[in-house]
Amino acid sequence: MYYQYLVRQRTIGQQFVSCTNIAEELNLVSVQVRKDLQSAGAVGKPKVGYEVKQLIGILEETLGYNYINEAFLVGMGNLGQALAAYREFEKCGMEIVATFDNSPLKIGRDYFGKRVFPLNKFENLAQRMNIKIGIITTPAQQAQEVADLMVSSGIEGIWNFAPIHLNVPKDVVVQNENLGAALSVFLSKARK
Amino acid sequence: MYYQYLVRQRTIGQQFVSCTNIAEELNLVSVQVRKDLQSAGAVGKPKVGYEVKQLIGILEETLGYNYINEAFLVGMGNLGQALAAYREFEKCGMEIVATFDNSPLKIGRDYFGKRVFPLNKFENLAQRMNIKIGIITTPAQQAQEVADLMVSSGIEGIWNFAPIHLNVPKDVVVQNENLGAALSVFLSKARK
DNA sequence: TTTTAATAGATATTAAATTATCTATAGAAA
DNA sequence: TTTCTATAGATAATTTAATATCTATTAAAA
Repeated sequence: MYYQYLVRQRTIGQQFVSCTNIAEELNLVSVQVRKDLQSAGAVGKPKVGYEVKQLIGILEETLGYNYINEAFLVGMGNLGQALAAYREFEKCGMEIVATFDNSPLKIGRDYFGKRVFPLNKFENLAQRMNIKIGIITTPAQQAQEVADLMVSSGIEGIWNFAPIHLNVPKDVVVQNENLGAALSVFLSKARK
Repeated sequence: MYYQYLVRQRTIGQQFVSCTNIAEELNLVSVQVRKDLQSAGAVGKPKVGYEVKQLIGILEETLGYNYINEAFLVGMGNLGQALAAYREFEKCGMEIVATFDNSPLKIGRDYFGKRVFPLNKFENLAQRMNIKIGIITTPAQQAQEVADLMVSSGIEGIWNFAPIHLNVPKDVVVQNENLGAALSVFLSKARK
């Protein structure tokens, strides 16, 4: 959030921002902003604030935007295609370099410049290309199976969009992006 | 998460579950599970646990799955199309009943049974159909403008997928689903 | 029938996150 | 130059969330 805001400020030629500015724009309180920026190692000047360009650099470093991780995506349904097309990820330190699906209609095709391979090529390619990040956008049913394949292929981090909890060894990081759960949270707020 | 797990348990014919079961499956601790279920009003029996079907009912009630909210979606790019196609939402209390875009290539077409209207039809349709939920899947640039349109059309809750903070009146609920930010969080965990 | 074990529910403790307050500093105004 | 003000940085207080512990209850085993 901070990063996106700062980039917009840079675009409009702003040189400095204060915590107060940021807090007002993002509906936060200034101490919260200061603490968050502090934790990234940002240093500001009293009466002036933080230098926008410098702060952006610090956040890019902290968030790891300077180093691009290559990722494999499995499940080229609508969501998989949307993620494959989403260019924003490359600014955030990740590039989807290949995608996988079992549908003969999709295998061999290119979506947004990304080739679709059959799932049985996953392990070999992942190991040869030293891929450590996997994205799962399959239906819930296939997700655990795909996760197992990813683990045995040397994947160390799984970004899971399937609405199911994955069981993986504890040294593999899983982050669930559960759209149904997110919707539930949203609706329960919106209905109040 | 609990709901999805319980539905799977029901599918395989499980009648009761204990906090310990759930915690083990979802990598939580049992007290956490008990507290969460308690907050939804669940009541269990010592030595037995919670009755699966009853617990599902309680969660459906708490999460509002029994009442379907109609929603309008703006921005029929890849992500918009993916959300429009995602049937899971209907189980979670929301149905996308119309979509909007300004591209002449998309207007009038049907995507997954959902008609695409030009944006200038939004206000009229929203008011006539009494729509209270809006989903934004436009690029960041257009998002604030769309949010303003939604607010003036009577929308009370905005589910925002554009990577930008929206300014809206304080009685309008906004939930941001920021994929870039989510990716940043994931990568910083996965890289450790 | 009595004992044991698993479990929910209640309470207490701890840890984490947030918010408030205080202090120092830099720049602008008097 | 001196005073004032906005601000970062530091510390303290508060609130919230998570975890641990204790108690009561139920079903099964002895």
